Amino acid sequence: MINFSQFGQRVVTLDGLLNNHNYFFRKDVMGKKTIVIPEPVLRRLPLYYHLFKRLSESGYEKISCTLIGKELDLAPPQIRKDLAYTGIRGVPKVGYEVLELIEFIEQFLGWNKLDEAFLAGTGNLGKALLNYKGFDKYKFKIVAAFDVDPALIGKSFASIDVLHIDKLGELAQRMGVKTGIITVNQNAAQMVADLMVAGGMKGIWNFAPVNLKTPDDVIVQNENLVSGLSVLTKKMQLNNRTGEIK
Amino acid sequence: MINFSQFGQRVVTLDGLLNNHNYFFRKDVMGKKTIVIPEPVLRRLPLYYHLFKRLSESGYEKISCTLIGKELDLAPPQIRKDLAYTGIRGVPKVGYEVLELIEFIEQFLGWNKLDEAFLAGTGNLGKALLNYKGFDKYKFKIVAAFDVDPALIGKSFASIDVLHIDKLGELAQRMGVKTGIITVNQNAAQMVADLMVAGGMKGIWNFAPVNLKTPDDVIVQNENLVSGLSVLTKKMQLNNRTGEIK
DNA sequence: TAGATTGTTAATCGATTAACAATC
DNA sequence: TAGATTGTTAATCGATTAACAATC
Repeated sequence: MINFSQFGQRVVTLDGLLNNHNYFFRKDVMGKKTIVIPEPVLRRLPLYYHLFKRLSESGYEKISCTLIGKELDLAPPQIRKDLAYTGIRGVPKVGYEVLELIEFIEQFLGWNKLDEAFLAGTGNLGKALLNYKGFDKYKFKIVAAFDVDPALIGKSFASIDVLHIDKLGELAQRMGVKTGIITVNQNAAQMVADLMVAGGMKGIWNFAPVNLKTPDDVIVQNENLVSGLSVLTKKMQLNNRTGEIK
Repeated sequence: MINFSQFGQRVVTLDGLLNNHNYFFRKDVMGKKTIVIPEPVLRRLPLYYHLFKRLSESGYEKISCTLIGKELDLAPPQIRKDLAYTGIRGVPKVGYEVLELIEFIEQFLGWNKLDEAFLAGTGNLGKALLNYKGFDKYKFKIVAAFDVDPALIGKSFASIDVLHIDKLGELAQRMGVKTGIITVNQNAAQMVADLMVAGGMKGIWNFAPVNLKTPDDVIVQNENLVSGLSVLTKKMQLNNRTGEIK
């Protein structure tokens, strides 16, 4: 086993980094141990992280699932399972160490090493992401932006230069940038995705409301504000209506 | 039954608007018929909508679930169930009418009447949302912005004025604005939410990574870009690792 | 008509929740 | 120690998928 990292006296192995808890592993077709991390867990981990950061700043050193549950409106057993994915172990009757939780989540989500990305499409949404400072905390950095509009090429936003989209593929390859962000309109999205794939990119964060066709080894994460908005407005409607009809 | 709207010869009643399909209804405690729309369905409806819009622009008039499934990578029975929630009915062997689909989704999600909102917190993310033109299509409109920073108050972005947060509650009440957007930092988020609730707002679109405490009749929709990012980066890691370890 | 597609029920799958022994 | 909390298995719940009769 490979020594991957150390926290105090605990040795975290590569397996351990994936997970210390045997019940998460499943045998795949080849009889090999594999692990699949449920997406809901990955989505909740950042929420825990933010809470722990705030707790840590307020001087908290230990925290139990009961308390976390009160704060985030989650059931304690679910929290235990979620946190277990990071490989952390708590102490019965005591709980978890806040600093350790923070470290384990950072490690687990890869927030300990810089992740560089290209962004394609410097419209409103694109510019917003370029100007957004919040990504620093997660070692996520947009290093170049791309567009086709001559009026935008040559400009820069938040000191990130806008280049012509034709240069994306070659630059990605040369700089080894593996993550692409798509903020172009829906008609151009597939074309841009193709350029990214051709440039050897392995992950696409897609803000266009289209289902991108990509090879199996390219991960696509779709983001769509309108989905969230429609959940909100529909729930408000239904809330209202029950009041009206009764 | 109340006549709510008409599409051609079909009369859509209030019940029909909720749903035409009896198997979606469940008897609640009082023996009354109620319906709960699963959140995944609400999140997918906008994706269908965008596809239908594009199809309609390309001249398509009819579409089957088989085709929709190919385009969006979804299983046909799931698509049928999802669309059924809007109350639309298809024709066996033929499929659905694209224009009708568009109308039913707009109607179902309430995109046919203007929904006004206030935004609190004109930092990077807030400004991005103010400048974002995409909401027009869904009849969603930010009509005023709020902050505490004297340097920002009095300014305007995309011709939306920034006012002092103290005015939020009273204005919300006077203008009857029921939807609030929170783009302040995590420490101020709960305070702002309290102001919104006090102003009679019934829906909060929350971009701060905090679990807001609100009364039961206030809907909170949490939005967190970092959740999406962590799903993407973790999946990329795991993809990579299987390649490495083999 | 024959074949494709819908509407709807039943079966499956996966995530959440409940239960409880182990532990500090 | 006693009681609270963890780690882990089992039960439940809800969403997705499969199956198939009805239909144009």
